[in-house]
Amino acid sequence: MTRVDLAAVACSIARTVDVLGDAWSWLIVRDLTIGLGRFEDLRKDLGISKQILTDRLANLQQHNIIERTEYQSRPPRHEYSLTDRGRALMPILVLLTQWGDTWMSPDGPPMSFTHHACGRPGLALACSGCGEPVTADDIELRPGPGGRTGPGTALIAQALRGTGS
Amino acid sequence: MTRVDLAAVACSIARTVDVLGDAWSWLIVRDLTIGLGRFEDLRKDLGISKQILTDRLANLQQHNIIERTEYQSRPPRHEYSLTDRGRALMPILVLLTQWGDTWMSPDGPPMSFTHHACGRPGLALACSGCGEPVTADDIELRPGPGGRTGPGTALIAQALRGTGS
DNA sequence: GTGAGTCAGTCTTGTTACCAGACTGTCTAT
DNA sequence: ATAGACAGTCTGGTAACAAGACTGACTCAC
Repeated sequence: MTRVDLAAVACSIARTVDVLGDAWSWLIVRDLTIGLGRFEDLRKDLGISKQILTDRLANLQQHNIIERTEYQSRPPRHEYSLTDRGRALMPILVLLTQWGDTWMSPDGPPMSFTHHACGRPGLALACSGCGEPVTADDIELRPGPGGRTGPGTALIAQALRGTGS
Repeated sequence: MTRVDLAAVACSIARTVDVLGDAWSWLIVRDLTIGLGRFEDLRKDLGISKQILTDRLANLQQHNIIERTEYQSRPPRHEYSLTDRGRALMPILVLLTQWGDTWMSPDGPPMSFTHHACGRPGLALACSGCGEPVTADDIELRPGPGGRTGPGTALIAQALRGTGS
């Protein structure tokens, strides 16, 4: 996807954006989440070029984020849907949406996410340990076991140790 | 950033990925979060081309996600740092990291995020109303007040109403 | 049974963006 | 005086993007 091979970088963000580091992929995941699964529906909804749509779907499928299933055989027609791995992106989608709502949407949110069980809107990052909601200031970064110094993470390890406040 | 103008699309995800719809931008935000703020540090850490780094920094600055401050005057030297808007991306960064940890990291997480107050690792999306942790299956989508049918959202509104389970 | 339309693509042809590396200019250290 | 750090700009080749034409299998209306 990117010219530079980010999949090899010892950073989960780099690996994630190596697969999902373009705008269309996120919008495709959005549409699949909502329930649009057919090629033409995606194309019409997004206004995306067929070539690009084909490429993106192939890439997402290759990374096991979506799967293609035949829903009729003559003529062969396929539908795209999210895999478990793809559905696991939904919380990210929620936060991307909320960030856009907060900082980029003058007209109010075009779409909202709601907790199914209690029906109330508003989802946010929280600490799994104590349950408290968490904002940027509450988050501490630490180097993990898989960290390595290399391309894409040449200086990070030092910086993490240095600012390990 | 993208050829097709996603900023005009009535969808917060589209507006967000219009600004942050490429891999480098996220990695730059990552590095700024960690504390790397100088041009050369970013370039060395990421292994990114100077031209691209210049472009990305300009774009992020233009969208008020980062700011450039002079930390010495002769020779003029600047440092990049996150604005409030940029720091608000941190929860997204956390989830991107966790998704990568879970699905793309055979060697274990290279970096981890911890709740500063209680010291325990593990951050996840939770319902602000009832405090329960939330996964993809618990999330319900609803059309919001700012929704419109147009390029980038041609079919979404119908789909949202249709599957409004 | 012919023509219009749908669906899911592939192919072709510009245009644009990406990337590497060379170059510039100011300052600091030796 | 020379080397090196820093923060860029400039240049040229390659790769990705985008628009639209084309394919091909089918359905439905008439």
